[in-house]
Amino acid sequence: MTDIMKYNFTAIEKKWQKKWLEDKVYAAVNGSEKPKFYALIEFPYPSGQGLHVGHPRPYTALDIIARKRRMEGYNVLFPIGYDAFGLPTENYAIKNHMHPREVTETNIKRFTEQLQMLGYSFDWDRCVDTTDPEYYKWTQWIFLKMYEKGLAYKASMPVNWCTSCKCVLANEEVVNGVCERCGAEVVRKEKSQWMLKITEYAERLINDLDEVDYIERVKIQQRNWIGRSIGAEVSFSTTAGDTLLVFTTRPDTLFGVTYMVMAPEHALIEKWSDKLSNLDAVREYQEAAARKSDFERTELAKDKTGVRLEGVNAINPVTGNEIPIYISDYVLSTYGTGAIMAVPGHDTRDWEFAKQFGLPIIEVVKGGNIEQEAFTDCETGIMVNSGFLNGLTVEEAKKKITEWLTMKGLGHEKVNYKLRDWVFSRQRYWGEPIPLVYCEKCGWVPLPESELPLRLPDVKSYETTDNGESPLAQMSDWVNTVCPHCGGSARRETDTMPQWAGSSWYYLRYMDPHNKDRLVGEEAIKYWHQVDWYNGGMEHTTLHLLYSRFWHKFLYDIGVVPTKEPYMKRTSHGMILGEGGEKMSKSRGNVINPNDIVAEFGADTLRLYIMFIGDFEKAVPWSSTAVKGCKRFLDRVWNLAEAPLEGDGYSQANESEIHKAIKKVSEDIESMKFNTAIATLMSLVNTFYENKPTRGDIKALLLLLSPFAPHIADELWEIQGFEGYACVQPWPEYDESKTVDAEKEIAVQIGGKLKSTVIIPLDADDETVKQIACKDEKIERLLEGMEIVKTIVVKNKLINLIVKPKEK
RNA sequence: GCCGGUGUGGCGGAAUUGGCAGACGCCCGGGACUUAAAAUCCCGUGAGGAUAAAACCUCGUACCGGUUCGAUCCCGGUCACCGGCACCA
Repeated sequence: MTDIMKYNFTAIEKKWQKKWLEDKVYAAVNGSEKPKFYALIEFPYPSGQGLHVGHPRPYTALDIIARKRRMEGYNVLFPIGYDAFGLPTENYAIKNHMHPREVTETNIKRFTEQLQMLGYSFDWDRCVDTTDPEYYKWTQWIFLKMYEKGLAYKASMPVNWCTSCKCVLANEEVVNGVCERCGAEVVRKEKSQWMLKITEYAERLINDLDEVDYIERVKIQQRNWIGRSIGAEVSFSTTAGDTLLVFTTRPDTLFGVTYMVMAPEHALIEKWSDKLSNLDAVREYQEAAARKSDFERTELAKDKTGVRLEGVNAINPVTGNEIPIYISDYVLSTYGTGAIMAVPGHDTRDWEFAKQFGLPIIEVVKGGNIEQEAFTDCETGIMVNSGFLNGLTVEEAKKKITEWLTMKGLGHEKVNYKLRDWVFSRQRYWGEPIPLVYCEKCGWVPLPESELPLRLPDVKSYETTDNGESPLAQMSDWVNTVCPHCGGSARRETDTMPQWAGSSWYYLRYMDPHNKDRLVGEEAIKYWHQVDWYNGGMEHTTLHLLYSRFWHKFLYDIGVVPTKEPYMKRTSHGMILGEGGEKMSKSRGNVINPNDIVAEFGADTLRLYIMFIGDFEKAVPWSSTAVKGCKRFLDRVWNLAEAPLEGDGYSQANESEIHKAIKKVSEDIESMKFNTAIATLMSLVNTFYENKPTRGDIKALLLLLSPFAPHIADELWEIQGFEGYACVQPWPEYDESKTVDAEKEIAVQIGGKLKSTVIIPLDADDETVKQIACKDEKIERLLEGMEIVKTIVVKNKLINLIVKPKEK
């Protein structure tokens, strides 16, 4: 045989990609009789750089799962789309004097080619694009519904302003004081912004985590981000007459309150201005605090600063003592009530402040040494110096004091969250226009539904401005309009929505992407319900994932969707790093382009390698030599399938290994242990090299291989003369009884140390095992002059003999 | 500081969660085929000792200690790295 057919992956992959697409092999069917399965990956942002080698990791993983489900008889929805609004496209367009629309179209085309090149089983007929007016019509519609229900409001407040993007950012988009996207400095800026009341859903966003199957670290991160604290709100009367309201998680320490602190921005300060004898010093401190960026405020955290409000004191409600009030920037205006009761004995920050200003420190919980540091333990301490709370534990005291406060009308139990409302406006062009107009007479007026979508004006110039206004503000033709309410002249809102808007509901559109009347048809949502398995990056845990859960819950409340949660299961992949273990980046020059790998080794090899590379959940460095190992494996598969033995059943020599492999691969895919699934397939092929496989053996191998390397599987399937596509055949089944061998090799230990191995019949009883073990040559020798004092047998695994020298 | 995670050969990583540590792959070494090379196939490959060669012995899962017949796995402590939050009262 000189003319051995080579594994020509380039031709094979093109051939099958074309066939799959033409035959719509991967089309999901709405309303099918089959059980449904909805697998989702985070749709890409179509950047100018094209597909990165990081993209295929989650995509291939869920493609494998979707393919397996399809073979198991499910009606699978595995869709793809593009999250195409956003800054990088806009910046690129400005720089190259193009329109973002044009840039987006080019990028989407490129991404589509690249994704198709990798052989993903997406249903391409359901592709969505968030920048398509037919799509963003519904993004706007949801926003209007939120406005209608009072969940969208405009408020003037200090916001995060990225100095480079010239745009506000959500709290979630600020990382270590800099912009998460561009890394530029973020400063505080007072601006009027559209806000979404995500805080109204804080409780449900935490509680409903119990009902979903997310990996634990995602749940933990979301819980921490929402940051629920249970405590009490307490009113302190003041010598000025007003009451000062505070939030505390430690009402039990009320007897230990020796002073109060207000945030420099607190509204009462203004009210008290004529009572303050040191108003100049107060004003100076307020101004200094306002000038600091968030970053500076945390940087200078070590030394506490502040100014006493001379002229106004507060009164401790339990002791009746007059206590001083300070302003300090260690108290945040945005959390709780913007003021605190200070308990220096039992709060680290209060302790530091008290030391700095020479304020009294009283011990009210015994157990620590408050001379040296604040005692903050809530578990072990006992109440002291606390009147009617003395002798109680912290837990008991909390309960008792809260009851007392409630009874006296001085306070009540209160839950607080770290989560803030979502800053929803962006001063940029390339985003969904906010469909509201401002009328002098009527105020903010929503557009009627019939006027949606409100399209972005098609203009040439949309440069950002330094004054903090959206580029849309300069387009007077578009801005000036009439009020839908009174018909008078009105101005459109010129800010646009953030990138996270379109992605907050896209999974619903996939269910019914061409519906003209609703964002998703009733039949479609009733059939598909929600996403069964969603995989995405950890970096979206407190952004997209949280936002879309919020939107979904809102849509549930207004009756658009029947489920409380959008995603039943959430998993997350690790990053792919450069060869040196560093993050892949253009500046490091260690970026791997999937196109190059596909050209050199083929898509099947790339898919296999990316899944074989390591634990799916962990970050892993790329290795260009290791890719070859996967190519070699496929070559071995190819050569093996050339001329199998006759016979459509399993060969006797391979049967047991095949059943074991089916079991192992099936289970490993479910638990996303793709690396060991592939190792199993490699071992099976190695076995086939020892025992020549039949056509039936090959068939099983091809079916197991198909989700991982679908092109070669279909090609060899065809070459072997099997009918149809391998990728939609029934998933092979295994017979449990055939996965176990009749004989087992077990370990023989003496005193816990491995000394030999013996072969025993499967499930042999302890006595039999012992007899066989003792007859082993090596063991026999070692047992000479010894007495067995104890025998431990682990069924089918090992026997451990505990011995001591025989007494004469 | 708080929360979470990880630590296993030269490298990526396995180990049915308390039972033969290092599966599978990469790298490397040897052999077969070849005029030669590549490709392919076969063999070896944790460290140290022992041996003509084996058999064999000792050590070994970041470090120290504990529980156990037996620990990569459980418990206590230490160190290192990664991720998230960070004056949230």
